[in-house]
Amino acid sequence: MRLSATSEAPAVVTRFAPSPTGFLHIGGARTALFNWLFARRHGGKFLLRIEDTDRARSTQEAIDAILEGMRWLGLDWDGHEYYQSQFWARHAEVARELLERGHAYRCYMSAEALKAGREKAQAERRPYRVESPWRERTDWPGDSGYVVRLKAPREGETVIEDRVQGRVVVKNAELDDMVLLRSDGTPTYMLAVVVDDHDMGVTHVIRGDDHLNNAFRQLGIIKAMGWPEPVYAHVPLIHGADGAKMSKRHGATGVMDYDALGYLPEALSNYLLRLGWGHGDDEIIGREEAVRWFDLDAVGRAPSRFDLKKLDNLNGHYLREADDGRLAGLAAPRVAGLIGRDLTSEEIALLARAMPELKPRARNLNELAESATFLFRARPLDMDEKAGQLLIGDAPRLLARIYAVLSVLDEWTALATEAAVRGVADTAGVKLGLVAQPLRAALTGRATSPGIFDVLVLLGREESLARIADRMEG
RNA sequence: GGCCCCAUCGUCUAGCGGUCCAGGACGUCGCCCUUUCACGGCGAAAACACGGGUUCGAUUCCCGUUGGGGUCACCA
Repeated sequence: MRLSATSEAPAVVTRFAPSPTGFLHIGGARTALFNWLFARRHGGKFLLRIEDTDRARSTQEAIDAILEGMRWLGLDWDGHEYYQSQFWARHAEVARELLERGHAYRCYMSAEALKAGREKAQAERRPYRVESPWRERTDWPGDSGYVVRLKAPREGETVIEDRVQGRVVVKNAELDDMVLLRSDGTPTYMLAVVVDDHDMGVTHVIRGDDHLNNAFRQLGIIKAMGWPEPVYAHVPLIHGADGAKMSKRHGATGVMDYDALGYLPEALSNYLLRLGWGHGDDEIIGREEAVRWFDLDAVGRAPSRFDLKKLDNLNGHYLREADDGRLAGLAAPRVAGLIGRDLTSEEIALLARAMPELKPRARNLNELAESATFLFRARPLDMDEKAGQLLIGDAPRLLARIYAVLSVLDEWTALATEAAVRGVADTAGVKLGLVAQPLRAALTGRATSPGIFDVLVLLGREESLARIADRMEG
């Protein structure tokens, strides 16, 4: 019982508690983000706890993947990460205390008996609740072959004032005596979360909606132990386009999948934040503003569907806003993968110089990389189909005339090359497009590219003229 | 099926009894800009699930229906 305001404990302690059975899921990333924002907003602490209670399914690779995802999103946690498995002794101790105080009991029911009861209930189409004959007994037949169950109250009701879901009430008769300690003595998740959250001083439990039902059971342990109840906030899950809980069949579900797809962490972060939360008409919300504005009360109660198109749009925005050098660094390995060799530092510098022309045209880093390959491909350039079409007919002749005027230019600038090329179009009596398109094909091997005069400058005089010569008449 | 949650344009949302014949964003469709593709600018179509109440007045409050979702382990 803490009555003084001079306590050293922060007023807000949140945590993210993933189980390491896979990568960082997009939904998990959002709850992590909300926890992080809430803690930062209130000057509190954000803790990370790996729920590796299920040792068979927990792997180091998964732990690393989750940490990687957190770092990628810029969600730093306070202190070291906690591992639930390290606290088994403490969990067992709490179970023992509950046992001693009569809030829990040893249940010797066999797995078969449990199963039979469940099946019987199923057949009779009535709800199943464990009715252990051991609930009120203390004549324990032995020191093995039992589980420890919470002796949950049967009367009355349990109320949660959820910061997102509002007041939720469940009749205690609906809750059953959950297992606290398995027959091998290991703690169950239900026990472990509650004990760890308490021991870590967690004040606000912000997590997925799918845990709302668990909260009532967990409250049973908290009350039995006489611990302070945390503030709960159960945020709705993220759904796929079909309205069902987001899963593999909806496409990419891992945070790092989005990295691979060419999304920027700040774009994904902004998108996730706006999914189920809003601040007026604001759409583009950076970290700083997010910390300033985030509020649990504004989190919606309805699940929201993941919309890749909107993410694309946001990503395009952040791409355009991003530093050219940073983008060149991010795009370089992707370009290398496309052209089959690494880029030199000079080429990476060229990539950075091309960025102002490249980035407004891309929605993600992969598109960006693809659009940059023309800068680095060896002559003679391979043409894609549309580019090939642009080089038939009058094109070789026009290219020869372009070559003629460009090769004598004093100054190799966008302005100068434009004047020269326009001159060719005028003399030939054709629209600029008729000249520019074959030129584009010759220079880039594609029918689309950045502005053709910028391309000329980026490529430089020598390379440009050589590429034109490759395709012109004569 | 029991229990719990939810319900505004296709999608994300604003709205917290009258300012709403409902605002923004994405997407879609036009137009403009233009050497291509983008970017950018302008504009259009597009929603309060339904039925009862409460109220002078409901998108906003209550109940029900329908529809969606979550959850029911010695998994987490």
